[in-house]
Amino acid sequence: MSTPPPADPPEGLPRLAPPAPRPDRWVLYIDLDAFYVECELRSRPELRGTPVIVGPPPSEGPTRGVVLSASYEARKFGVRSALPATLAARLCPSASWIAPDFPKYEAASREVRSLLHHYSDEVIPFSIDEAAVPVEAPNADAARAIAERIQHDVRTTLGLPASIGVATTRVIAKMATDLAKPAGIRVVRPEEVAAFAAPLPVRAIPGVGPKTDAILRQHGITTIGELATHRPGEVGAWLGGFGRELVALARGAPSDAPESDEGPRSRSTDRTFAEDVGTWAEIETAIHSLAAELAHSLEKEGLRYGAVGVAFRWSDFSRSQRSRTLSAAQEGAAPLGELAVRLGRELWEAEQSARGRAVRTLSVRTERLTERTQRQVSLDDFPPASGSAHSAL
DNA sequence: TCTGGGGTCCTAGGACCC
DNA sequence: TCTGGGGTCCTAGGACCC
Repeated sequence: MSTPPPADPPEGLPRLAPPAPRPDRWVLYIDLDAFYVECELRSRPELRGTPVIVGPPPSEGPTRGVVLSASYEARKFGVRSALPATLAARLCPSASWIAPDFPKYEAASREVRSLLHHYSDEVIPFSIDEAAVPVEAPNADAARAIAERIQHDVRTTLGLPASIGVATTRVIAKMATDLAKPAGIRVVRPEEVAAFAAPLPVRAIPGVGPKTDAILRQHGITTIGELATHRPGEVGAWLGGFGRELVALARGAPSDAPESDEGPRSRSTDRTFAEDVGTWAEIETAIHSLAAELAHSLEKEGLRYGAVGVAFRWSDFSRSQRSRTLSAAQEGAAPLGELAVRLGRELWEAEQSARGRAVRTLSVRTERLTERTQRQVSLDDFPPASGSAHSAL
């Protein structure tokens, strides 16, 4: 009664194609549209349909800050994320400005993730406003139906618009999402991947930024379809391992890198001075206060650090950094501040004997984070011996 | 126009060890 | 005399993402 298993190809013959992804496994990539703005509109519905910008309000004086999020009405004026706020104010004088409220956005992001858990055991967050959700569905139409339910659910129960890309790999699902914006759904079947990608600029591939784009352009490549006509080894020679992956993707066989381990790898905090700083005393003071801030937030997260780094952004916007690994994980502000000041001093003195640029932005970073699962044993862990002067107060 | 504040991953050279 | 080869850790820098 039992059917024989399908015959393997004879020894020595190459497989005709790489193993196909399981046809019932789909990835839904959810991207919340104009996320910070939409979070604000939940409590300011009267602003809906008007230009709204989340960022440092120009009414509070000149700033070196940038736009964090712009409503689609504001985008019509050329306003977009990362645009200097002063310029955005000039492009779109009628915009309503709202100062960012990150705890509010974090809370909304958690609401969305917990809703997504109704649809999949696995919710892979990629940023505050993006997450991938693997689901099982017998075919593309069934996968689309799940995406429609999620989109409807997020809008009606949380009041947030989302765009969703659907594919059998994460990277194609993400690229599909970008084309679905705003508030759309885009499905790419596995056999459509190469045709879907071919007309898109190489810049549409996650991980291809201005530098990679320029290198490819030098070789006459602007679209993903053109990329597909080159040999992996050729593109690999220009771009390393990443170049080979790009060709595989262009030919319809993207490889999804495994998700990184859970838990943060680093934590940092930085400060851009209102005006560039050229004295060590000012820098030292700022390093101490950043270190204290960072130590406090690590404490709240229950994390220890195994390495410390300091980075300067100079007045010409270039960066230098120095880091040091500790012999053992530490916690608290004192060791962090001490080492950060030492590293900062090294950077500063090297710069003084070289070019003498002033500091625009100062950043203090901790790396090699580990959970503080057990407390350091301290004297307080032992009850005072009777008659001891040690007081519990 | 003059560029924030977070993060992640990759590469490459030197130190060090066997 | 003529100096291997491999593995891992550390550090600095670069590119990219939201």
